[in-house]
Amino acid sequence: MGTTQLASVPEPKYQHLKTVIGEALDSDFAVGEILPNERELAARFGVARATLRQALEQLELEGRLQRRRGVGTTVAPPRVGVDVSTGRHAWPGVADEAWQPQGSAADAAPAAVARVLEIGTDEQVHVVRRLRISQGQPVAAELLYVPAGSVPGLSAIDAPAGPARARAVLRELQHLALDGQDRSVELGSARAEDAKELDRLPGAPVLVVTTRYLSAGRPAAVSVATYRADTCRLTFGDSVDLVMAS
Amino acid sequence: MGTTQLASVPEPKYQHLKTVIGEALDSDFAVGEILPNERELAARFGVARATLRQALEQLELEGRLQRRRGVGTTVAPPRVGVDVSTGRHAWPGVADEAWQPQGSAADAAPAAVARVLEIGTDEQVHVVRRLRISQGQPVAAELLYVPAGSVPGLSAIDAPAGPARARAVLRELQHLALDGQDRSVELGSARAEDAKELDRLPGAPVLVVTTRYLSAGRPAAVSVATYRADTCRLTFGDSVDLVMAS
DNA sequence: TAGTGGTCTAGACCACCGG
DNA sequence: CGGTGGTCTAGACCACTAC
Repeated sequence: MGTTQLASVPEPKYQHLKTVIGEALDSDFAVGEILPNERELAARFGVARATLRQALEQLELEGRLQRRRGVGTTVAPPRVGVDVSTGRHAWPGVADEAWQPQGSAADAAPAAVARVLEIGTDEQVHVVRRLRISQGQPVAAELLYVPAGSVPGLSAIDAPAGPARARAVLRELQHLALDGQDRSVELGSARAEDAKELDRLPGAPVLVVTTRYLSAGRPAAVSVATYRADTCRLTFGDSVDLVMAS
Repeated sequence: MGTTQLASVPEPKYQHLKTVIGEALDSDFAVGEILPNERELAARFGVARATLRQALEQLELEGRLQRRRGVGTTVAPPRVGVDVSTGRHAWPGVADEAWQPQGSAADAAPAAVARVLEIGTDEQVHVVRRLRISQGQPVAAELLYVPAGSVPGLSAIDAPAGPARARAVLRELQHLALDGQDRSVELGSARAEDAKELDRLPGAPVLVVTTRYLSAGRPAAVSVATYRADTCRLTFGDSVDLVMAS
């Protein structure tokens, strides 16, 4: 039969779709514009909706699309550059316009946190919850863990578990000398609680920034900040205007 | 009718699965151990394979699982801490044990790169390709773009487009004074070319680290490094042993 | 060749948003 | 309420790996 092999390496359909749609986004659509719905698009490309969705998922992962249930799929604006360089964080500030204290409570340290803080799992930690707002949109949810033993003044705090209490804990932190800090970034998926505040579905991809604050040679606090991976670009230098298409 | 609302917020099945399997990984499996295959697992949990896969996908995204076609699904080791702090990078080194030069070629600058380098789209750039190895595994693929105008000596390089040429370009770079650099991290998906070198499928999630090197107040080079998001944790401090379960 | 994960289909129903 | 994206099913076939 001698069938000539036309496509020697048949690229998956969803990957080809991704390329085609991606190019269409560049040329035929404006930021914020609504795409045809998924059933319509799938029919137009002659594929099943699941296949079409696989392509859209990746484009959303890359920050090129934004999908909202009950609304539709829109063309996403370029990712927001969010400064996470040290110095700005220094100590977590009390009066930081970008970070909005949500509340605080005392609890036993989760195992993973206890390990990083080099304390026992049963030791008490103050947990401060903050939300980072950038350009009117929530971009990150943070949990700051401060061991009760880190700062003496902490035990005297008696504000109810709200923003006021959170601010009080942050204020106490300033009394400590900050030797240094180290930081790591990794990919994660949003816990239900964080997803809600970030206006995403649970499991949405997030960049987890873990910062350990050192005082007197020992970890004095740990911050776990989860940034929306779809809309954020973490920047570490002085140029927030650095833009790259992935 | 007064129907009592039993499950007010019915959690999606795949999310519950993820929790159940995740807990099983902690208690019943050792690192490297092979899980039952997907059809078996789906049957065991009484769900369709697609649903089971949705749970496995997220666990893989979080670095808890590793799936390889034709082989199976294994329990992943904790993520590797990869140091990307400034200073170690300084200039991209010629003799850096972690970074392995692959090759180099001259070409017109891609649009996105030209924008960051503040040059014209038609200007020539030297593209150096490197691979970062950590603990025997490739963890990152890098493209380093150096405008032909940045370093005079570049035009004299006549080595064939291989590792030797790459080293020559890197060597020339050392002649420039390095004023500073800025960096950003964002989520992306692996291009086919990078995926191959990272031993992943195209579209796999990666952390894209873009570094701009400044010399004489102008961008002298740009590096775009794509790190495997499933196996890597990018670290910026001096403590590589910082481990957090997401 | 047997068994694995990867892709794809053609449906169905659900949760959510807006008018 | 109608329309959107999100979840789920029960299949099928393909690409790859290891034996």
